[in-house]
Parts: sequence; C-alpha cells; structure tokens
Amino acid sequence: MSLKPSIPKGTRDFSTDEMLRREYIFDTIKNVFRLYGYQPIETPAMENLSTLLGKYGEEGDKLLFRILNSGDFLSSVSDDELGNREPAKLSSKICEKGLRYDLTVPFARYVVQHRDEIIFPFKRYQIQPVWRADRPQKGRYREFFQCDVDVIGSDSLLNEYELVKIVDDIFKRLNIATVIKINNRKVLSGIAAFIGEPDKITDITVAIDKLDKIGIEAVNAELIAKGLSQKAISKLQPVLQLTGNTEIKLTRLEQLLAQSETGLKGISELKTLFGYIENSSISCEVELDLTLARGLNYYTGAIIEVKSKDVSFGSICGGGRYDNLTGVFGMDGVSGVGISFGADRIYDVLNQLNLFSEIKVSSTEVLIVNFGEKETQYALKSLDLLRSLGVRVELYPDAVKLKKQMSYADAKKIPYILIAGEDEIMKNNIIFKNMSSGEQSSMLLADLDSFVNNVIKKIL
RNA sequence: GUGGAUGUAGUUCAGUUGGUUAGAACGUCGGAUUGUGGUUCCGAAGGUCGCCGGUUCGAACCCGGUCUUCCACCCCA
Repeated sequence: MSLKPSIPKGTRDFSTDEMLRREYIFDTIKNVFRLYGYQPIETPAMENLSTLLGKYGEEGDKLLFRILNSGDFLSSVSDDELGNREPAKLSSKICEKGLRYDLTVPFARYVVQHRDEIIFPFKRYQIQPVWRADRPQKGRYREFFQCDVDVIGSDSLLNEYELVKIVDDIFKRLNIATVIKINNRKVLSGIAAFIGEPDKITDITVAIDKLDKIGIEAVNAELIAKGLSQKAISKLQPVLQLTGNTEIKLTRLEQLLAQSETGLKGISELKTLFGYIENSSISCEVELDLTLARGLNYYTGAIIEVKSKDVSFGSICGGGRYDNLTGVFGMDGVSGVGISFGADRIYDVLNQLNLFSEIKVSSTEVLIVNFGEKETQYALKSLDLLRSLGVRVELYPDAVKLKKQMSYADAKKIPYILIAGEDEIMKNNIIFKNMSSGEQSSMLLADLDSFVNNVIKKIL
C-alpha cells in the first residue's frame, strides 16, 4: 500500500521553472537592497512563543503556528486542565516555540540580543519564509516569503523616504505599475482623540480602512456596532470626507486636529515626507491615504502599503515605523522603520500580467550526446573545455538512443547539441548542431574553443 | 475562525433518471526511423471515481462525516 503523496494545506512545491522565476524576483529585490546599503541577516524559522505572542494583536496570536514540545509534553498538565479543554491555556503549557509570523519581530529580538555587535543605525535586509495559520485563498498562503528591509536606530524621516525610493526602484525593475499609499499612525491617534474616543483607535482604523470597499454608511454602522457614540461618529464625518490633493488634505486636517499634539506631529511628519518625495524623481504614484490603517499593532508612525495597479488582491508590499518594538525586549529608545515585499504575491502579479515571458530563463546551453563508454572518454574533453569557457553544458548520463537524447534537449529547450561518436573520433572531429535551425557544423576538436568564442558565445 | 462551492488517469475535463467492463484530449512509454529532435502514423501503459461510513439487489452519481482546493468575510504579504 502506498500513501498518496501530499503537502500541508496552504503550502506549495516550486518547480524548476517556477524557481528560476522566483530567483529572478529575489535577485532583483536583493540587488536594490544592497544598492541602498543594506546587509543581510537570517534568523531561525522558530522563535520562542514569548517573543511572538502579543505583537500582532489578538488576531495575529490566533494565526501563530505553535510547535508542540518534544518528549512528554503533557508532563506539566493536570487532568483537570486537560478536561477543561481551554486551548489557549493548554497551548501555553505544551508549546513553548512557534514558527515566525513575520520578519520584523524576530529582527527586533535580534537587535536587542546582539546590540553590542551592531553598528547603529543598523540597515539590514532579510529574505526568508514566514508562516501563518490563515485560511488559504488566492494570493494568501500559509507559508510564504517576505523580503524585509529595515533601518533601526534612526528617527530621521529620510529613512521613510528611502524606503519609498526602494519600492519605486524595485517595481520599476520588475515592470509592475504600482500605487504607494502612505499614512501615519499618529494622525490616526489624533483623529481618535479628536472625536473623543482615544481608546477605540483600533476599531476606528479598522472600520475606516474599509471605506473604499463598503462605503461610508456601512462604516458608520460598523462604528456604532463597535460602541462608538453618535457624537463621535458625526465628529468623524468631515475627516472621512476630506478631498483634494495631499496638500489640501493635510492643511484641512491640521485645522481639524489643532487640539491634538500627536495628530499635529503626525501631520508634520507626513508633510516632511511628501516634501522629499515631491522633490525627487519617483515614477510610481504616491498618495496620502487617510483610510490606510494596517492591523499590525507595533506601528507608531508612518505606514506604507503598495498595491499593483493592474491586479487586485491585497497589497504586495507593506510596512511602517515602530518606535517601541525593541522596548518589549528590554531596549528602549530605539526607533525602526521598515517595509516588507511579498515575493509570492509579486510572483502572482508578474504571472497574471504575463511579464515572465520576457525574462530570459537560463538553463543548459549545450547537451553532449552519450554514445557509450569509449565515446564518453572522448567527449569528456569537450565537456571540460566548454565549462572552462563558461558555457553551461551537460553530458547525457546514459547511452540511450540518439532520438531520445535529442527529445530531451528539445524538451529542456537546450539550443545546441554536441555529437562525438565513432566516426568523429576517427577524424578527431566533433559535430555542433543548432537545434532551432537544424544546421550542423563539423570541426576539429582542436578548433572547438575558437568556434565557441567566435560563433556560439555571440548567439547565446 | 464564519459562510458558500469543489474533488473522476500525470494534467485539463466528459460521464444520461442510480444499471454490465468509467471515457476523451494532451502528456508518458514503445514502434514506424539500430547516428539525428520538433511534424505525422500505429500501438501500449496508466483509475481503490479525495477518504471513511450509510441507503440500495446495485453508487462516480443519493445521504452523513472528514480532508483538499477555490471564493466571500475576518485579517493580511
């Protein structure tokens, strides 16, 4: 009896073709990160649950994959506790590790743990998978790759500006048209204070985040359901209905939030950031979006989200500033800002827009035909020579029918084959065959390198 | 987590009101062609009908459960 092979829900295998395309995305992103002076780190797939819990809000805690303790994981659980069937309590007793949910929190932990070795401001990038026990959907996986860049140990808004430039640069290289949406948590706090419901900031932001989607009526209804007073809601209306360009919106908002110190701070940050952006060459659209909220708990300043203009599902990139994330690990006064690229969603966007066809996929360039033991000895010379010339070449491992070996080259889209059989050995020759034209050139083995340099290299 | 749909060869899909031996195309393998691929022609292999249980003389088809994938919500990359 054989098991039907399968992989867990929401996870994927990547084929060779997919991997070549994914590597193209990773390489593009990595090159830009390096260009801006960021350096790589990696952290473990699993973290202690104490590191992860409470950083992503209630919803986030539920979505953490927990790792069952090894050995007798029930040793510290009493029969009563088992009988009570309270998953939350029980899991804290039988699990002490979890899979990372994002790269930002492990990074904050890393910074605190290695603060003596780190040179601040610390600019790092990190490209690794993360796991969420979400229900899978289009563009939503349980295992997916994030590509994070963060600067920690600097308050300067130049960092936010640089992130916007990085986003612009990467998507320009990938040929994806995007909109960068920017908001500021301080402004959102200011709004919550202004309408007299400072504690309800999360409910308010979550509700107004949906403004585009469900309309103003439904948003108001949701706010009532969340327990906001009628007065607060009516005070909120002018904020929701702000129109005009960024400058007009910010000026209006400044008047409305005149009483809130935090709100004004947020507005001045936004003004500075947009000032930088206006004076630079940025090709994608950048807009102020007051309805942008972002659920992650730890953001305190700028928040950024990037959407594809042509394909609609969630965002392909998101981030923001967090002032206190290292504080929970015992290191205060260190502010960070960062952004995360969703490689899997970027892949889906490129795929849907058919942008992969233009990418040169690099695979084997020459296949050497295998005719048997004696011929292989002869062919190995060409194999070594071609590789030393930097040509990607492989020798077919078995001496099967020529027809089969050619079909293999065909299926793998290998543009050239090298034939060296009995006849060629006698004349000290080899045959180079162009698979798309069918044209064959016969030459002395000694002339192979000049043929490759003068003819083949110019075509490949 | 809530609600809805889905599952049949490797892949994409047919399959009549429940009725003998579940089909096609593409792909795979073999041959026509023992040293020349893509095209063509001929042939073959490949299925516990997602899984478990129930109803029935009889189930791919009806019922229950379960898992997968997809969609909406929640949330998010």
